[in-house]
Amino acid sequence: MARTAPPRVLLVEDEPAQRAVLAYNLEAEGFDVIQADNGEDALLLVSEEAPDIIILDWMMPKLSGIEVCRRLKMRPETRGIPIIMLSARAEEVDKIRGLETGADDYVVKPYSVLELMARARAQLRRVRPSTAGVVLEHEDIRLDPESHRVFRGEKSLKLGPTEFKLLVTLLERPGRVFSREQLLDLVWGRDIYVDTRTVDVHVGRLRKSLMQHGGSDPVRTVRGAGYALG
Amino acid sequence: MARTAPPRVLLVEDEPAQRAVLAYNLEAEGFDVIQADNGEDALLLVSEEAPDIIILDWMMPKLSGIEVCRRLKMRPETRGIPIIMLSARAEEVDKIRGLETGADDYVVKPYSVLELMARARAQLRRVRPSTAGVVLEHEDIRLDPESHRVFRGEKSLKLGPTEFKLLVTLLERPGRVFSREQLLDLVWGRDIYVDTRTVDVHVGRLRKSLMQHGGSDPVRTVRGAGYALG
DNA sequence: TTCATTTGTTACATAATCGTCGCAGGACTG
DNA sequence: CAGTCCTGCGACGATTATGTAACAAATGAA
Repeated sequence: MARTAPPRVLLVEDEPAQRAVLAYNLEAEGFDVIQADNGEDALLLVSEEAPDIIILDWMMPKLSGIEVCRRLKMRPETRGIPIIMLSARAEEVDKIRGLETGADDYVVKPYSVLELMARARAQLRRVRPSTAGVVLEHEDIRLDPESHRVFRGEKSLKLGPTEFKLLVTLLERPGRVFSREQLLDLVWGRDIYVDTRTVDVHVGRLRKSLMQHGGSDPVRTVRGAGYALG
Repeated sequence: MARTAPPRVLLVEDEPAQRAVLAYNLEAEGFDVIQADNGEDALLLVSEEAPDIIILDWMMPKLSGIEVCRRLKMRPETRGIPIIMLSARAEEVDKIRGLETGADDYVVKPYSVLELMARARAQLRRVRPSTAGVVLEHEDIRLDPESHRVFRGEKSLKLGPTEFKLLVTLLERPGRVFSREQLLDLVWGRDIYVDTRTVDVHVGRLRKSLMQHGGSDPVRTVRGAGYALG
């Protein structure tokens, strides 16, 4: 995957253990991680480090995440930076929303790290034309998220909605093996109950769609583990 | 979400109450906890249970933590396991340091449980990069956990699920000898009953797979003890 | 050497996993 | 409203992996 400079994320969380876990995972995903354990430092670091995205815990000593969020969204030079808020309970999300802090997304603890990653990437794609306009590519497969179009070589392909999301997910990390459970999380959403075998069916459909004009099977089955691209 | 095996921590602390608190918290964090209340048991359990990390109290009857630490760091097969020493007062840390016991980190009582967790995780990340992004390597064998791919030199290898997990385990600590029981624990899971001889068969299969394109046998048999890589 | 023990290897029955098909229900469209 | 598309599920067969037993080879001790 051709990359520009790695995206910089400012991670604001006062609980050291949680921060460490997240930082570790974010770094493993190729993010440049800047850390802060309170709101005041966070505000300083935003100007100093110019992060591309902010992950912000709600509950923090001194300045709460809500307050930090509000202030950042007021300043014109920082209001474009997407903010993902972490909150401890689902009801709190409504509260935060009600306060109109302007956060771009909310994740409820305990969250799946994969989900948080996916949302962070989604936000980045949204605001960062370098990533947003860029088509996802792998070998001869091209996918333009904007126009919702998929090509294999020169031929245009027709995919169903689920096939499309599935391909986007796989395309975001070519080579990486996703378990059926992970794919259910990322493509279907965590709270939906569907049988894991359903993933198989859709992978099969995606395969057929990708090969409708010929070509080899780009999806790799890893027995006992899951699926990957290439 | 598919997990790798949970990290195993050997907790050595003679004071029951403190040990209970720590064990509880470690388990809540997803560690697999093995407990000992004296240094002798600790030394035994290290070989039997193959922990990923050791948390060691300084003051203990019989063998002190310092002595245990020194002995573990002398044996080549255990010296890679990170040790965190607990000591009662700050001045003692200097003393321990002066003794050059080789502990990897020190935490002063009374410590914050959260801090101890964070340090434990930090140590694990340091020595056990298996979880993300990092490629496990030993001599000409390369294994990428993320893409589930294995190479010997330039050639790609095809392994079955069990062979793969077995290789991951061995690769996480090249040179270390694992007993058949340990391998059953780590590869098959703690509560599965299978004959220990099954390990032999799978080691044989792994050998064949690793040598399918030629090359020498990288798995060493230690008669009466188990298997190791290199 | 000879013997007992441990380990390597093969074969085979069983079990688990995977790909695919068809169907019924739902959503959406014209 | 009819028609089309999509979805999730159950079922079936084909493939692959697994565990065990049996036997061969090796190792080490006496």
